[in-house]
Amino acid sequence: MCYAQFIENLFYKGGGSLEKPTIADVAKYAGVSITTVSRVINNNYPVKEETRQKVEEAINALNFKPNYLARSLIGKSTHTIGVVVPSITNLFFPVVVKGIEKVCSQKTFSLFLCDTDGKEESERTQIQNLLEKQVDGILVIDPRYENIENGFYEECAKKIPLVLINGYHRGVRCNFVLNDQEMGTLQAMEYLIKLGHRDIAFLRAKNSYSYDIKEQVYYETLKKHQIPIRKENILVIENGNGLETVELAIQVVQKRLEQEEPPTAIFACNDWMGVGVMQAAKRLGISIPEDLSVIGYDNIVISEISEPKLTTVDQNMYALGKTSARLLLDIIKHPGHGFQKIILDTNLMIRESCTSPKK
Amino acid sequence: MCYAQFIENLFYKGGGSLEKPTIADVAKYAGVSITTVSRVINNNYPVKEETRQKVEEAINALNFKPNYLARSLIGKSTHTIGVVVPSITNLFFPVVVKGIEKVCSQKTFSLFLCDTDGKEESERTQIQNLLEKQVDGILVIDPRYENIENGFYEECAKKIPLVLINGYHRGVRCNFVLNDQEMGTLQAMEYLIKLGHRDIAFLRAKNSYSYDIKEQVYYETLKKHQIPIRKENILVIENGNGLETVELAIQVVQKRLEQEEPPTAIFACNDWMGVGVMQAAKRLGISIPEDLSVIGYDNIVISEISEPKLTTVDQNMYALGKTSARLLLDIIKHPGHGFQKIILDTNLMIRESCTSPKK
DNA sequence: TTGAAAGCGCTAACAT
DNA sequence: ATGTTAGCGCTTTCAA
Repeated sequence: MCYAQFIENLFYKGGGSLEKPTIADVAKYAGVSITTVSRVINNNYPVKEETRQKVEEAINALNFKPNYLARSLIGKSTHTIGVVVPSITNLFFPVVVKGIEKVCSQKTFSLFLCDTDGKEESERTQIQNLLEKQVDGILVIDPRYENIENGFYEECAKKIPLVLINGYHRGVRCNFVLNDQEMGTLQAMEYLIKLGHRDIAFLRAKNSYSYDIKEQVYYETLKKHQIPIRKENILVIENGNGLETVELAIQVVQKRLEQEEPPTAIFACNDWMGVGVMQAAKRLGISIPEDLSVIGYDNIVISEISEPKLTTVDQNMYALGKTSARLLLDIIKHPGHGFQKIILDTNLMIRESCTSPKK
Repeated sequence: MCYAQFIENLFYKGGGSLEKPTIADVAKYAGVSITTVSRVINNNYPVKEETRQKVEEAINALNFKPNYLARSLIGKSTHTIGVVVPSITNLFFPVVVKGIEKVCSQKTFSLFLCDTDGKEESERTQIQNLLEKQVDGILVIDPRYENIENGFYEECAKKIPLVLINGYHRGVRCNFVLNDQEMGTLQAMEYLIKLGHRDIAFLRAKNSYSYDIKEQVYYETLKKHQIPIRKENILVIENGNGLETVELAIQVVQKRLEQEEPPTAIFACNDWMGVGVMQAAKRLGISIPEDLSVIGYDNIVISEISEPKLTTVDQNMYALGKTSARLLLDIIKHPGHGFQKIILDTNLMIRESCTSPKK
């Protein structure tokens, strides 16, 4: 059949080739004009039934597929969006991307994937590339704070539909979709306090707006419950994302647990750190949750397979992706409605790593 | 602000415009012909230094960016490839994708990401889409066996540079990049045997070519060492990939371990299952590796954060991605060199979950 | 209901 | 060294 088709092609192209057939080939084969072929493809103008048949036959015979490039060039749209992530291997982002993909493929949009390795400059050049490739819109997951603050994204947003996911700076005129980190942290803290904990450590990494927010809420919640804040309960590690995080967390937590008056619970700013806490405890023969409660954040897959299973805050990454994609496609379709900031709920995932402290 | 932009548009149209500038605008601004502008952009023909300056000024002044669509339409290439994955959330694939991304971005190729949810038909339609979008080549990670066997990919390979990653069928004319699963399994089995194990269970899921291969090697290795095969040591679960796998593995392994003469070691066909084995052991108070050795396969991130750390077979996903991408780009650049089958080495990652059996 | 022709933004012969 | 012109494959007026 492919051979037959090959021959057919040879025959037709009068000299022949395996080249992709164009709309002109179809027109010739069907004995109609190019315009008519276009009409049956797009089904946007009346065409006599008989003609349509002929054209459709030709299309099948030649196995014609319209060239998107040419279509797009005329100006409507490329039906393509760009998705920029700091690192696709991050365990966190693939779920968001999947949500985006789901919505896009439903609406027959394609998706350019760009990985920046978390570099501020790479983020900018990737966006430039996307612009040149004429994408209809751009989604940025965890944009670098600097690029939001320095006006880069505000500038972008003027040129092209743009949605920033999980990054924010007050006053920047841009579309945002965010998780409610204040709420998530509050849920976690209130839960621990309700269990009876009054000595809760806070484990974070350096330099992240996200951890700053959480630390803020940590203080506020303690204050609200008139629980004194102890400086030695603020545990800080260098790097918050990746394998080394676990090891770093183990070190710092182990040290803290060996001091006098160790905390009865630890709030970890993400699940990697949460796992680190568990392993530190294990090494010291401290059992979780009996002797120490741990709560994580993010609900990435590792929290579900740890032993015991880690209680954590779910950010519903999948919904985050879907919501953002929907917003973007909506903006593409109906431009110029001003900017939106959508804040998504978080959910406390109560599993096995927390309980009331021993008296 | 959107209003402001609206106004700005109104104002500008007909004198200048906020519309993207085209090469013609640049030419007019610089007082040269379109061709000359094209020449300085592409830097492929001699242009007087003075003229070049003028043009570059114009380009900057107008903030001109060439339109890739138009460029591509002329026929060279879109500088874009398609990457098809069963599921980007799979923990396995993001690393491969990252490797691909790395190579592509280095060569200024963009990458369309397509997620098929592992569906045979979706795989085909996604590929159709990619073809219509005029990608220069396609990479498929873990292609469905059916689509390889039924000739679909062989057909594709005639139309476009195509590389299949981690899927194979003898006799199919196509490019393949594979991990050496026979070798990996062999390494794992020999390791266990060398440690002194003679009662090794094999844990797999149903319906996968990959598990079939491994089972085959399992038998052969035992036979080679004259170790009798025990039927009750073949453990099969329903689903091999995802969270539920851990639970399923726990069930079946727990059951086996409670029988008489339990194995002293278990070969798990992937790391999810490996984790399941560990947790089953934990529930039964069997300690790893003292009472039971476990070996996994894949070396996904969870194997590194389990307690104890899981010994496993590394498939070097990242290299897999990079190699495949390089091969594809190479084929795109120099077409028609026949097909290749590249087989990558595996590495035994000896960590903490295996030791010699107690006498 | 159909076709001719202009043009999307760019490149590449072919002149000059 | 630079400009003129003819397309790339398609959509879309405008005419018939």
